[in-house]
Amino acid sequence: MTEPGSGNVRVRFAPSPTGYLHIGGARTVLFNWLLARKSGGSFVLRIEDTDRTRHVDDSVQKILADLRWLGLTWDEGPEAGGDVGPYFQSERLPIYNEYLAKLLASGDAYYAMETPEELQAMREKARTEKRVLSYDRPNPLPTIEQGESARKDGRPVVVRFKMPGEDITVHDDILGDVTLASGQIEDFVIQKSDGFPTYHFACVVDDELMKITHVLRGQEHLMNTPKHVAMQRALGFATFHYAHMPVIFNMNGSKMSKRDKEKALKKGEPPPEIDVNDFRVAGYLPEAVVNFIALLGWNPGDEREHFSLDELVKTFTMERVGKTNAKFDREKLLAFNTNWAASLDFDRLFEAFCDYLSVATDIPQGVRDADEAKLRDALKACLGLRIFPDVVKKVGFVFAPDSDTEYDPKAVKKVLAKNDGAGFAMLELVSAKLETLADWSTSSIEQLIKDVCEEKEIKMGNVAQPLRVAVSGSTISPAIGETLVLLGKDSTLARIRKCLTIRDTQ
RNA sequence: GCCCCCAUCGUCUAGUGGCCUAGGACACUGGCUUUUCAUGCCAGCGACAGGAGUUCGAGUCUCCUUGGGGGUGCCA
Repeated sequence: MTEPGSGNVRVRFAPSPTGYLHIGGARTVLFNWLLARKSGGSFVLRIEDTDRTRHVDDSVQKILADLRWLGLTWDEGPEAGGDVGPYFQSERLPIYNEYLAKLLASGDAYYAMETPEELQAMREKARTEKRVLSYDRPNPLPTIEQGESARKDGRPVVVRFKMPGEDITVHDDILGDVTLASGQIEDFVIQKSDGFPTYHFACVVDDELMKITHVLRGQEHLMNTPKHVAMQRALGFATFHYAHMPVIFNMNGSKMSKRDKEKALKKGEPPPEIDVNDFRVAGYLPEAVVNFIALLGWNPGDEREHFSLDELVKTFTMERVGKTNAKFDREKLLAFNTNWAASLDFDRLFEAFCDYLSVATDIPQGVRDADEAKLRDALKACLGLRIFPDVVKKVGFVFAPDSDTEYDPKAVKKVLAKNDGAGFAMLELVSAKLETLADWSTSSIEQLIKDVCEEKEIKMGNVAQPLRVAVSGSTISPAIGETLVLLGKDSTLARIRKCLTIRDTQ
């Protein structure tokens, strides 16, 4: 495959607007994007909206948002413009018709008038007869006049490409040469009865007109390539570089599909993340997602695993893209996320956290409304986090009204009520001292606790844990000094008082 | 069914005929650190799908078998 220095590399990602960007699609974009950035070429985004029945409103905006979240910018396409637009296939119908007329005129394509029912019957017949091709090319072929008049009469008319009767060998930059014997591909539809081109046709015309030099796509397209090459030859187009990447599966070997979410929901399980947006909403860092999917099918050849987008641009080469299908290991992604959360500079981490708060659906109002400075401190207190929901779990109580504190019975029993209420007694003792503490800072609070420990000859946990349960209701919170500072003196004392009132109910 | 692609630890992978006693990462197990939850640190477990060749020598090359995946749409 062409590498840096060769110049003029143009790649494209061509999603159809049927929903959010799938995580597998994200990897396809990433590799295309890397190829473009690496070679100083251009990355083109083209919207393949030729199927009006599957079109989902808003999905273009969603896909653009997903790409932006990942940091994968496009040079040409929606909102960016470019010299070879329009970049929506639905706006290119006259262009397709022009090339369609050429194919019709040269006899490389012909009108066909079978109904869907007839085609279905042909397929079944071919199956019972164990024939490879189900579509029988009509003999003689309908003339252009017949096709056009049938269309005028309102009958369903499509245009089919006449597959040449010769073997087609495609060079794939990942897989090597792939040869498909003649007679393995039937005459396929290139224009639907609604006048829209099919994917195969639009894609071939657009890639040529948009001067694409490298097509890097999923392996599910491998068998389409000979069709595309046949059309390129008929149209006098050049054939460029093709590369087909391995597919990404679930850990159990099934396809990662939107259906997985519905299935899990039905079983009462949390839905797995499938689309890029799912990972965003679930509180993953885009850095971690990018890093992880980059390593699904590519590796640097040494033992490095931690890569930012910039580092990937420097390191990525097509030679190191593998051929084997990969399973999506969510545990490993979580580990990557943990690493990234630890290595990102704090401003960036906070920015990502705010993004999470703005898109996640189950953020408590108190956290949503929290002021920035306090939120920053709260996040800082949670370093070591694996994923953003951990933060809300750990410090969410700080942002709730004092009166909302709910005490986990288990925590109360274990930490406060046990040993004749030793924890409650400790609370009384410590709250009195805290009340007189002038400097409400992490260091002085911790010093105060240490002093108590020394005085009473007890361990930190004997003091910190009762305090933790008293102010949070549970045994989970940041370090106790940071927790109390986040809360402030008034809330701390109020919550301890409230906690002491439950002693009598024990 | 037919066509095409693929094949190293549970998972992602390194390995391009001798550097392989098969390396790393995640997970797992055990230990350490620790005021909770996390984090962090150390150690251990763990793979060349099977069979024929080629070669002085094969995880690496060839063939077969098996297994997995993709395609076989007026979806992309």
